[in-house]
Amino acid sequence: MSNETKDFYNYQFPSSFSLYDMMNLPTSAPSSYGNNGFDLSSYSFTDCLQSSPGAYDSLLQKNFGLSPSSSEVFNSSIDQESKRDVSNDVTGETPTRVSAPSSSSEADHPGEDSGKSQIRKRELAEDGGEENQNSKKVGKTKKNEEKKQREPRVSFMTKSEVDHLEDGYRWRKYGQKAVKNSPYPRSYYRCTTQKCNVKKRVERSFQDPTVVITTYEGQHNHPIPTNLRGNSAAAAMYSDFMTPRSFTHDMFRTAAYTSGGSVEGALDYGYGQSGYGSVNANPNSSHQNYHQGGEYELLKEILPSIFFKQEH
DNA sequence: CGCATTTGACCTGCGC
DNA sequence: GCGCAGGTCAAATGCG
Repeated sequence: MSNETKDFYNYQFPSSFSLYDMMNLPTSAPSSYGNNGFDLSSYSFTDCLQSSPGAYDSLLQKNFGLSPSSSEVFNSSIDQESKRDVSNDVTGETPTRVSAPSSSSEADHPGEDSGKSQIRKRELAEDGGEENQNSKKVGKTKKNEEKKQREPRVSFMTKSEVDHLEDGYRWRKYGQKAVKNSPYPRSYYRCTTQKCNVKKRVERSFQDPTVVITTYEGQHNHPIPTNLRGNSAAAAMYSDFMTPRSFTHDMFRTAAYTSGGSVEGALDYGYGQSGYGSVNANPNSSHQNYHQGGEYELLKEILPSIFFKQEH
């Protein structure tokens, strides 16, 4: 198979390049979106990904010269690929995707696994023993139920020096596994907020070690933590980009801070909140350099950092 | 001391 | 049925 990697390292982004263009939206705002046009404060990047397949086709054609087929970059159903999602992102055999959620298909193990695990833990706590038989039975029955509630997944490839990109939320690492055919391990994180079962996987592409693949699963049901220290850098970033009008900004957040599902939180709950002590806050990361470069510099720096692959 | 990380064991699904 | 790979658990350990 011949895979073609489409990167944006050398792409010249026009200064007028905006989300409007991306989404092929009318410059005159729909009334429902407020006075200033498209209201990103209520329309997250994730929403975009999930709701406008056609828009991305035209975006890609218009701005990147990609064929509609390459819109798979944005629209590929992660569900069908949840199996491949794990391995192929790493092996580089599937397009990088900023994926839409899916509602069917099996094989999205994490969601059900966690569900089953939690259930199993509960069962064990109550029943004491019989863990194997019990867990299997419970798992079987619960599995079907959980299937229906599969959480959406969003994957991003981001060029970054740090593995775990700061996104404003607190994460606790709960596992790490070696990835087949890759020298780089995959790390598993869970949102530390109670009752928020958002998870994310972070791994480094073995094809390009400078690329970090982040996959979010689920959506946060809470605001970005505000009462913690240590994330002043991220807080400053959010504050500086309060007006998400351009694709530049959005993709910046996406690439460097919110990376997908978390955009929900960033957009819905606002920016500029005080920082918090994320375990992954890294004020010395290259992202700060992006910030210092100004908006257009951000565009040039961040956007090219996201790779898209086209599968033939 | 509390919380986060590490890491080996375990579970599950899938392909052969 | 077996082996493999992905995903999760949880005790041990580290760190501020």
